[in-house]
Amino acid sequence: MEKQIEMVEVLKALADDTRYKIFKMLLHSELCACTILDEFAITQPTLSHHMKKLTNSGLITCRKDGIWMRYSVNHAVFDEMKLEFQRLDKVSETETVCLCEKK
Amino acid sequence: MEKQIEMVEVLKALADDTRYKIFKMLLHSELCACTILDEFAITQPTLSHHMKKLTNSGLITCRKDGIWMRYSVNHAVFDEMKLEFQRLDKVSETETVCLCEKK
DNA sequence: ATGATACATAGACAAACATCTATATAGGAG
DNA sequence: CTCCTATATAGATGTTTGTCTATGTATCAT
Repeated sequence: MEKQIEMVEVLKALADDTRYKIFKMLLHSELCACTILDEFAITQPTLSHHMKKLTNSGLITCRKDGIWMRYSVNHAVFDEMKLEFQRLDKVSETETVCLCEKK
Repeated sequence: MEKQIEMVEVLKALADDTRYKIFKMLLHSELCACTILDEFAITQPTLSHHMKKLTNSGLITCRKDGIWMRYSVNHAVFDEMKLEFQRLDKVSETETVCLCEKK
Protein backbone atom coordinates (compact mmCIF):
# COMPACT_ATOMS: atom_id res chain seq x y z
CA MET A 1 0.00 0.00 0.00
CA GLU A 2 1.22 3.45 -0.92
CA LYS A 3 2.33 6.09 1.52
CA GLN A 4 -0.65 8.40 1.76
CA ILE A 5 1.12 11.72 1.91
CA GLU A 6 -0.59 15.02 2.45
CA MET A 7 0.85 17.03 -0.45
CA VAL A 8 -0.12 20.47 0.76
CA GLU A 9 1.29 19.74 4.22
CA VAL A 10 4.60 18.68 2.70
CA LEU A 11 4.62 21.76 0.49
CA LYS A 12 3.91 23.97 3.49
CA ALA A 13 6.82 22.38 5.32
CA LEU A 14 9.15 23.23 2.44
CA ALA A 15 7.70 26.68 1.71
CA ASP A 16 10.06 28.59 3.97
CA ASP A 17 13.63 29.67 3.28
CA THR A 18 15.04 28.27 6.50
CA ARG A 19 13.21 24.95 6.29
CA TYR A 20 14.01 24.44 2.62
CA LYS A 21 17.69 24.93 3.39
CA ILE A 22 17.45 22.50 6.33
CA PHE A 23 15.79 19.98 4.04
CA LYS A 24 18.66 20.26 1.55
CA MET A 25 21.22 19.85 4.34
CA LEU A 26 19.51 16.66 5.50
CA LEU A 27 19.17 15.13 2.04
CA HIS A 28 22.58 13.53 2.13
CA SER A 29 23.41 13.15 5.76
CA GLU A 30 21.73 12.62 9.09
CA LEU A 31 22.39 15.62 11.31
CA CYS A 32 21.67 16.54 14.90
CA ALA A 33 19.86 19.74 15.83
CA CYS A 34 22.93 21.53 17.14
CA THR A 35 24.81 21.02 13.87
CA ILE A 36 21.89 22.40 11.89
CA LEU A 37 21.58 25.32 14.30
CA ASP A 38 25.19 26.36 13.59
CA GLU A 39 24.22 27.12 9.99
CA PHE A 40 21.55 29.66 10.83
CA ALA A 41 21.17 32.94 12.66
CA ILE A 42 18.17 31.76 14.65
CA THR A 43 17.71 30.68 18.24
CA GLN A 44 17.46 27.06 19.36
CA PRO A 45 13.71 27.22 20.11
CA THR A 46 13.07 28.63 16.64
CA LEU A 47 14.94 25.73 15.08
CA SER A 48 12.99 23.34 17.27
CA HIS A 49 9.78 24.86 15.92
CA HIS A 50 10.93 24.42 12.32
CA MET A 51 11.98 20.82 12.93
CA LYS A 52 8.55 20.12 14.33
CA LYS A 53 6.87 21.42 11.20
CA LEU A 54 9.17 19.32 9.05
CA THR A 55 8.66 16.13 11.03
CA ASN A 56 4.90 16.68 11.32
CA SER A 57 4.67 16.76 7.54
CA GLY A 58 6.40 13.38 7.42
CA LEU A 59 9.18 14.65 5.18
CA ILE A 60 11.77 14.52 7.97
CA THR A 61 12.17 11.82 10.60
CA CYS A 62 14.06 11.97 13.86
CA ARG A 63 15.53 9.52 16.30
CA LYS A 64 16.82 10.21 19.75
CA ASP A 65 20.44 9.23 20.25
CA GLY A 66 21.44 9.92 23.82
CA ILE A 67 21.61 13.65 24.22
CA TRP A 68 21.18 14.31 20.54
CA MET A 69 18.20 14.33 18.25
CA ARG A 70 19.26 13.10 14.85
CA TYR A 71 17.26 14.22 11.85
CA SER A 72 17.14 12.82 8.34
CA VAL A 73 14.99 12.93 5.23
CA ASN A 74 12.21 10.39 4.90
CA HIS A 75 12.96 9.48 1.32
CA ALA A 76 9.75 7.50 0.97
CA VAL A 77 7.80 10.71 1.47
CA PHE A 78 10.10 12.79 -0.73
CA ASP A 79 9.85 10.19 -3.49
CA GLU A 80 6.10 10.09 -3.12
CA MET A 81 5.96 13.87 -3.49
CA LYS A 82 8.02 13.78 -6.67
CA LEU A 83 5.93 10.92 -7.98
CA GLU A 84 2.78 12.90 -7.31
CA PHE A 85 4.10 15.73 -9.48
CA GLN A 86 4.90 13.27 -12.24
CA ARG A 87 1.41 11.82 -11.99
CA LEU A 88 -0.19 15.25 -12.21
CA ASP A 89 1.63 15.83 -15.46
CA LYS A 90 0.04 12.78 -16.99
CA VAL A 91 -3.41 12.28 -15.52
CA SER A 92 -6.22 14.55 -16.56
CA GLU A 93 -8.15 14.42 -13.27
CA THR A 94 -11.48 16.18 -13.57
CA GLU A 95 -10.58 18.02 -16.78
CA THR A 96 -12.59 21.18 -16.27
CA VAL A 97 -13.73 22.95 -19.40
CA CYS A 98 -13.80 26.71 -19.50
CA LEU A 99 -17.35 28.01 -19.60
CA CYS A 100 -16.35 31.16 -21.41
CA GLU A 101 -15.49 29.41 -24.67
CA LYS A 102 -18.46 31.03 -26.40
CA LYS A 103 -16.14 33.20 -28.45
CA MET B 1 20.10 29.85 -20.29
CA GLU B 2 17.99 28.12 -17.71
CA LYS B 3 14.89 29.53 -16.14
CA GLN B 4 16.07 30.87 -12.81
CA ILE B 5 13.10 29.95 -10.68
CA GLU B 6 12.70 30.89 -7.06
CA MET B 7 11.94 27.50 -5.55
CA VAL B 8 10.61 28.69 -2.21
CA GLU B 9 8.34 31.19 -3.93
CA VAL B 10 6.90 28.45 -6.14
CA LEU B 11 6.49 26.20 -3.12
CA LYS B 12 4.70 28.98 -1.23
CA ALA B 13 2.37 29.44 -4.17
CA LEU B 14 1.44 25.75 -4.05
CA ALA B 15 1.34 25.45 -0.26
CA ASP B 16 -2.35 26.23 0.12
CA ASP B 17 -5.32 23.92 -0.42
CA THR B 18 -7.18 26.31 -2.68
CA ARG B 19 -4.18 27.23 -4.81
CA TYR B 20 -2.98 23.65 -5.13
CA LYS B 21 -6.39 22.65 -6.42
CA ILE B 22 -6.42 25.59 -8.83
CA PHE B 23 -2.99 24.53 -10.07
CA LYS B 24 -4.26 21.02 -10.75
CA MET B 25 -7.29 22.39 -12.60
CA LEU B 26 -5.04 24.47 -14.83
CA LEU B 27 -2.58 21.70 -15.59
CA HIS B 28 -4.57 20.39 -18.50
CA SER B 29 -6.64 23.31 -19.69
CA GLU B 30 -6.52 27.05 -19.85
CA LEU B 31 -9.34 28.47 -17.76
CA CYS B 32 -10.75 31.90 -17.08
CA ALA B 33 -11.19 33.25 -13.56
CA CYS B 34 -14.96 32.90 -13.50
CA THR B 35 -14.77 29.20 -14.37
CA ILE B 36 -12.25 28.60 -11.60
CA LEU B 37 -14.36 30.62 -9.18
CA ASP B 38 -17.31 28.29 -9.73
CA GLU B 39 -15.36 25.43 -8.19
CA PHE B 40 -14.77 27.15 -4.86
CA ALA B 41 -16.73 28.64 -2.00
CA ILE B 42 -14.72 31.85 -1.99
CA THR B 43 -15.44 35.36 -3.21
CA GLN B 44 -14.13 36.79 -6.45
CA PRO B 45 -11.59 39.12 -4.77
CA THR B 46 -10.20 36.18 -2.79
CA LEU B 47 -9.69 34.23 -6.00
CA SER B 48 -8.06 37.27 -7.53
CA HIS B 49 -5.63 37.34 -4.60
CA HIS B 50 -4.78 33.67 -5.04
CA MET B 51 -4.24 34.07 -8.77
CA LYS B 52 -1.86 36.91 -8.08
CA LYS B 53 0.22 34.73 -5.78
CA LEU B 54 0.29 31.99 -8.39
CA THR B 55 1.26 34.30 -11.25
CA ASN B 56 3.83 36.16 -9.15
CA SER B 57 5.61 32.89 -8.49
CA GLY B 58 5.83 32.32 -12.24
CA LEU B 59 4.06 28.99 -12.04
CA ILE B 60 0.88 30.32 -13.65
CA THR B 61 0.62 32.72 -16.57
CA CYS B 62 -2.34 34.79 -17.69
CA ARG B 63 -3.46 36.55 -20.82
CA LYS B 64 -6.27 38.99 -21.24
CA ASP B 65 -8.88 37.90 -23.75
CA GLY B 66 -11.53 40.58 -24.04
CA ILE B 67 -13.53 40.49 -20.84
CA TRP B 68 -11.84 37.36 -19.59
CA MET B 69 -8.53 36.65 -17.96
CA ARG B 70 -7.33 33.26 -19.10
CA TYR B 71 -4.95 31.38 -16.83
CA SER B 72 -2.70 28.43 -17.57
CA VAL B 73 0.28 26.60 -16.14
CA ASN B 74 3.73 27.76 -17.13
CA HIS B 75 5.12 24.32 -17.81
CA ALA B 76 8.67 25.63 -18.12
CA VAL B 77 8.53 26.66 -14.48
CA PHE B 78 6.76 23.49 -13.35
CA ASP B 79 9.34 21.38 -15.19
CA GLU B 80 12.15 23.39 -13.68
CA MET B 81 10.71 22.80 -10.21
CA LYS B 82 10.54 19.05 -10.79
CA LEU B 83 14.03 19.08 -12.24
CA GLU B 84 15.31 20.90 -9.18
CA PHE B 85 13.94 18.13 -6.97
CA GLN B 86 15.63 15.53 -9.14
CA ARG B 87 18.90 17.44 -8.95
CA LEU B 88 18.71 17.65 -5.16
CA ASP B 89 18.44 13.92 -5.00
CA LYS B 90 21.73 13.52 -6.84
CA VAL B 91 23.98 16.43 -6.00
CA SER B 92 25.58 16.57 -2.57
CA GLU B 93 25.72 20.37 -2.32
CA THR B 94 27.64 21.44 0.76
CA GLU B 95 27.55 18.01 2.40
CA THR B 96 27.51 19.09 6.03
CA VAL B 97 28.98 16.65 8.50
CA CYS B 98 27.41 16.26 11.91
CA LEU B 99 29.65 17.62 14.63
CA CYS B 100 28.23 15.29 17.24
CA GLU B 101 29.75 12.15 15.73
CA LYS B 102 32.06 11.80 18.74
CA LYS B 103 30.11 8.79 19.91
C1' DA C 1 -23.45 57.42 -23.33
C1' DT C 2 -25.39 53.62 -20.52
C1' DG C 3 -25.48 49.43 -18.52
C1' DA C 4 -23.80 44.84 -17.69
C1' DT C 5 -20.11 41.69 -16.90
C1' DA C 6 -15.29 40.17 -15.55
C1' DC C 7 -11.70 41.16 -12.93
C1' DA C 8 -8.46 44.02 -9.83
C1' DT C 9 -7.47 46.96 -5.92
C1' DA C 10 -8.08 49.02 -1.18
C1' DG C 11 -8.85 48.46 3.38
C1' DA C 12 -10.24 45.80 7.44
C1' DC C 13 -9.81 41.80 10.31
C1' DA C 14 -8.96 37.36 12.38
C1' DA C 15 -6.01 33.38 12.13
C1' DA C 16 -1.59 31.48 11.26
C1' DC C 17 3.25 31.95 11.52
C1' DA C 18 8.24 33.02 12.55
C1' DT C 19 10.62 34.64 16.03
C1' DC C 20 12.15 35.71 20.65
C1' DT C 21 12.95 35.04 26.02
C1' DA C 22 12.24 32.18 29.84
C1' DT C 23 11.70 27.76 31.58
C1' DA C 24 11.21 22.68 31.67
C1' DT C 25 12.88 18.03 30.58
C1' DA C 26 16.01 14.46 29.82
C1' DG C 27 20.49 12.14 29.19
C1' DG C 28 25.48 11.73 30.47
C1' DA C 29 29.55 12.70 33.38
C1' DG C 30 31.54 13.26 37.74
C1' DC D 1 22.62 13.44 43.53
C1' DT D 2 24.41 17.42 40.99
C1' DC D 3 25.82 19.82 37.09
C1' DC D 4 26.17 20.48 32.20
C1' DT D 5 24.50 19.97 27.63
C1' DA D 6 20.89 19.21 24.01
C1' DT D 7 16.39 19.78 22.99
C1' DA D 8 11.38 20.85 23.82
C1' DT D 9 7.61 23.66 25.54
C1' DA D 10 5.16 27.95 27.06
C1' DG D 11 4.00 32.39 26.36
C1' DA D 12 4.54 36.91 24.10
C1' DT D 13 4.92 39.69 19.91
C1' DG D 14 5.17 41.55 15.31
C1' DT D 15 4.38 40.06 10.52
C1' DT D 16 2.21 37.58 6.99
C1' DT D 17 -1.75 35.51 5.09
C1' DG D 18 -6.54 34.26 3.71
C1' DT D 19 -10.73 36.18 3.68
C1' DC D 20 -14.33 39.56 3.39
C1' DT D 21 -16.96 44.06 1.80
C1' DA D 22 -16.75 48.03 -0.93
C1' DT D 23 -15.16 50.20 -4.86
C1' DG D 24 -12.52 50.95 -9.18
C1' DT D 25 -11.35 49.68 -14.04
C1' DA D 26 -11.93 47.77 -18.44
C1' DT D 27 -14.45 45.59 -22.23
C1' DC D 28 -18.41 44.73 -24.74
C1' DA D 29 -23.36 45.34 -26.29
C1' DT D 30 -27.07 48.38 -26.99
